[in-house]
Amino acid sequence: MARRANPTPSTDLDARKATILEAVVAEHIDTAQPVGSSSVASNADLGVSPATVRSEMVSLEREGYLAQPHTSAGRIPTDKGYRYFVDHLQSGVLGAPQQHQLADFFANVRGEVEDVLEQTSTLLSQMTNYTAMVLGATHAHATIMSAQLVNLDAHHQLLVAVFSDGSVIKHSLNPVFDVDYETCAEASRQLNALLIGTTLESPVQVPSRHDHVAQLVRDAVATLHAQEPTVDGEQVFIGGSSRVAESFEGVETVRKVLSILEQELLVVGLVQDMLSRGLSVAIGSEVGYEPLSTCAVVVAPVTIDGAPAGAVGLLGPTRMKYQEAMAAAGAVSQHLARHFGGDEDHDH
Amino acid sequence: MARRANPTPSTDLDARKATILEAVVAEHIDTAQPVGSSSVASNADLGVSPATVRSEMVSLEREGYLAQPHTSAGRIPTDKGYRYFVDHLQSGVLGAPQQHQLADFFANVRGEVEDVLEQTSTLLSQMTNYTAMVLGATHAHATIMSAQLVNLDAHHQLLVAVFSDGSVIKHSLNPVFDVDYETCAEASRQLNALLIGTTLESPVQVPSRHDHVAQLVRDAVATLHAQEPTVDGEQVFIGGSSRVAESFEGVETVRKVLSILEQELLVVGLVQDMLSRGLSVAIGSEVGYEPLSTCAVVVAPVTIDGAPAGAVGLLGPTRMKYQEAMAAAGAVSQHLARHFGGDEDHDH
DNA sequence: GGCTGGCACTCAGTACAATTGAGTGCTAAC
DNA sequence: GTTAGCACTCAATTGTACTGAGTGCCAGCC
Repeated sequence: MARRANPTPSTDLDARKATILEAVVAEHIDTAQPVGSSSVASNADLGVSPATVRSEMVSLEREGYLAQPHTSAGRIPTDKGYRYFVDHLQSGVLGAPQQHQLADFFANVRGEVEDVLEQTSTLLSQMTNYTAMVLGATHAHATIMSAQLVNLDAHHQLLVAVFSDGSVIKHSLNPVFDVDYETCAEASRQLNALLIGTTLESPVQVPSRHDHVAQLVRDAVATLHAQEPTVDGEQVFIGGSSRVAESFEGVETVRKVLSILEQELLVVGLVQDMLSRGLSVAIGSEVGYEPLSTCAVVVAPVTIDGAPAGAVGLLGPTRMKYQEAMAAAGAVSQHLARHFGGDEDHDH
Repeated sequence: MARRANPTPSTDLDARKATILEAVVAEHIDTAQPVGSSSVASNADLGVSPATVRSEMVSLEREGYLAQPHTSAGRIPTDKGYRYFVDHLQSGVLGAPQQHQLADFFANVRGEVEDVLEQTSTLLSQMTNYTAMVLGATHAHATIMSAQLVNLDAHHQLLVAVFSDGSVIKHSLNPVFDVDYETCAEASRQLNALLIGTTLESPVQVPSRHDHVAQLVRDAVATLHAQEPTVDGEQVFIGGSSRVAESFEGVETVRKVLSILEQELLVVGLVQDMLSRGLSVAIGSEVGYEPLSTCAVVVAPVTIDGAPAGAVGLLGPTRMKYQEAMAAAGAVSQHLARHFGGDEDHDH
């Protein structure tokens, strides 16, 4: 199934060139070494001599699909070469043992959403040997089931909101005036009446009075609604960041990649950006962050009832095993969707 | 201030040997190279020739403080050598710019406890160039300010408990029987009456009736109390894991260390173990995990009103800058204690 | 007795040349 | 259009010699 969402639509190559390109990419992914004409000639079974392959490779290099580290070496794929390869990849299927592993995991996993996502990221990383990213759904569309104001002391209140998807937000308020137990309880009561059943996106009619209760309520609602526009609502779980050390050579690259992974907002942005561009694979420069120019990222959205509910992703070197990675990410995203979506038959 | 809590009390060395050992350690920390007799003779100002230094070094090597990578190289410290060095280190003071940075940070930081701790870990890591660990307090001693049961649907309830320290725990219940709104609300009311003002350690008199409300209440209390014994209550924030790539050479080491850092429970265990052994520095094998045998860990407890409230730590190579690291960890732990402890004059 | 200068010795690291071999580009013949 | 043949390139490997930092030991000195 050719996926054709690439930004620079690669002019289609004739059959032989395509075969050669794919052979080069496949072998380089496997061996991490430059690939020579002779091994292509023998492995890819076009009945053709190395010399012929060579002249085709020259042409592939001219067109920007391949590159040569130095004159007397084989070819390695460029980002464009990988892109062609990925676009013309038929989607693979997950190996049976991995399918079992997945099924097992989701059959037995318990606990809060966060824990499940966290563990999923570890699992996905173990399955693929790449670093895994799991984005939790934003609660933009979940309705509020409870909103409560807890009086910690005279000028510290904690706003705790519970959503229909089981997520909980807390936020502290520090009003300038003193708040006694009664005021807080009354504000809490009003908040509940005001917010239950709404989403973070619904407009809410806040009281315009000037008493302390009304001020508290206004403050709480504002805090809550202010939360959404920032990407803050998204949770990211990163599993197997130690894989970075295996995937890349050169301390400096490892450091750069790790330090990107530390910035969770950046990771969220990256994945969401890919999703919004309709990309399921970003290769090298396509990723959009210079320090990640030797990386490839595979993402798969998680969709529940047609609505986006998160995503899973994998980060590896450009010479990553795309087929496996895409299969794994896809399978995990489906399992997640089923796990959290068809929650009706949840504990069978 | 000699710190003498080391497990194998090092027999004291005579003044000259001590000076030499310290010079070797200091220089090796600085240069990462084996240190030769001549540079010690010229840098440490004991008016003595390299030859004399050499014979002392032989004896230091015999006693296990130094080691030689190969015959014709200088000496590097063993774990025991570092231990002696650390034990005889006078506690340093933080540099003025760093003190300012810290003061600035804590003067301006806002937001939830978790956010502050998270940011603190990043800050500490930036200050030292090592990986920082910040352990959040357990809420074992905080009293419950609110306990609420939210009815997500007929057999999914969410237990949300708010503690006096502003932390929130959530946990889902999946009773086998159907729960309607009223039952849930009643259980919630009873829970509140039962739990408010208690800590997770206080015994609680649960209702022994057999109706659904009582069952829910029992279930909720059990879930809540079951939580503590696991280290689950501790939160860890790890900042600057990318520093690992700089601190160690050898991909394999980097991978091992990173994969340890991924296991948060393990990190918590490690730090708490050190604290309980009264250690503020663990060197190499003292750390207690084989994969960390080339690491050193510096910890400083955070104490609020005399009670342990968390800890901060730094992880680096055995040749880490102990004085700086200890000073930074100490300063940060004190700032944290002041920030969360003397909360009275909080927003000045 | 402790310190030191002198000396022979060791050995990682470096530098350099020679060799190897994988792989290329080109061309002439099929 | 394909291919065999060939000269060429150049990273990687091997071998050799050299350097120099550092050692251990010892005889003489204070």
